[in-house]
Amino acid sequence: MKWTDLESDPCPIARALSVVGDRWTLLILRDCFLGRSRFEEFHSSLGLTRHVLTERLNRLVEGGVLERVEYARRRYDYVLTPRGRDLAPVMTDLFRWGKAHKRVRRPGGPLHPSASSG
Amino acid sequence: MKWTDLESDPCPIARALSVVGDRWTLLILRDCFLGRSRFEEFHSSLGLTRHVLTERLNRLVEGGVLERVEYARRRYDYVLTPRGRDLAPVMTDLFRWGKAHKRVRRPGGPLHPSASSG
DNA sequence: GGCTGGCAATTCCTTATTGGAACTTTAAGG
DNA sequence: CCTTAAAGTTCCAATAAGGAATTGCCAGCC
Repeated sequence: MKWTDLESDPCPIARALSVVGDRWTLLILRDCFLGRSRFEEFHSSLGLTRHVLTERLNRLVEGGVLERVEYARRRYDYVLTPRGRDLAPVMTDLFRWGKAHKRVRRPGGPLHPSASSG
Repeated sequence: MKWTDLESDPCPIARALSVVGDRWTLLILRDCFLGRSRFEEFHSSLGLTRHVLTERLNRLVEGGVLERVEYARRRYDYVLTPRGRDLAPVMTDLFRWGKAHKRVRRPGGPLHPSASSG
């Protein structure tokens, strides 16, 4: 099977991943849920290349997850559709899982008082 | 930002995606939840290349999501760890979303991500 | 009217990842 | 010895991602 055949797979999980299973895509959607909606916002927030961002946004619009709304001449907002908002549970699950299982020790906040900060 | 920097991102969603946000990874995990555990099972089920499958399985083992258990001389089972089983909600959400929003008219019953002993 | 600057891409080129098939290793069976 | 089987490895071509510069359009400025 090729990745591009997933959209017609009998398994709903495979079909879902054919839309949101690519690199960056779920991260772009996270930004959408955080209220971001513009190309330059996504670009500066995520730091992916403009090329890939363009491709992902088009894909999400084609998949009915985002809608491209012109807010001024040639200026666009990418806003979540109802279908896109239905991905909220996936976001919160990933949030919970990452918080519980992928903790990161931030510089300046040692987890243990082991005296190794200098 | 580069994709590989996500593991130390302050956002839990980004850190989660640094482990499971690659192509094929969530699909491999779906297979795990369906009870599959062997290299050849994943390979024939998903049809991804052996090269990529090897890389993804190693990544999941390193991330503490799967455990590699030798069941015979040089034969291995890849089994979900508690941390991996905690991804079940993500699976069911993706299942529901794909079922609701990405319908496809094709023969074959839907697959349920609930085959692991819970 | 021409110059500057911001937004949303697009293009060009280099590097990294994927796809596809053949090959390797270890053990069982004939 | 030959074949089968599992779990990888290796090689090479195709595809995707990274990085920077360029395009097209409009607003503001002088």
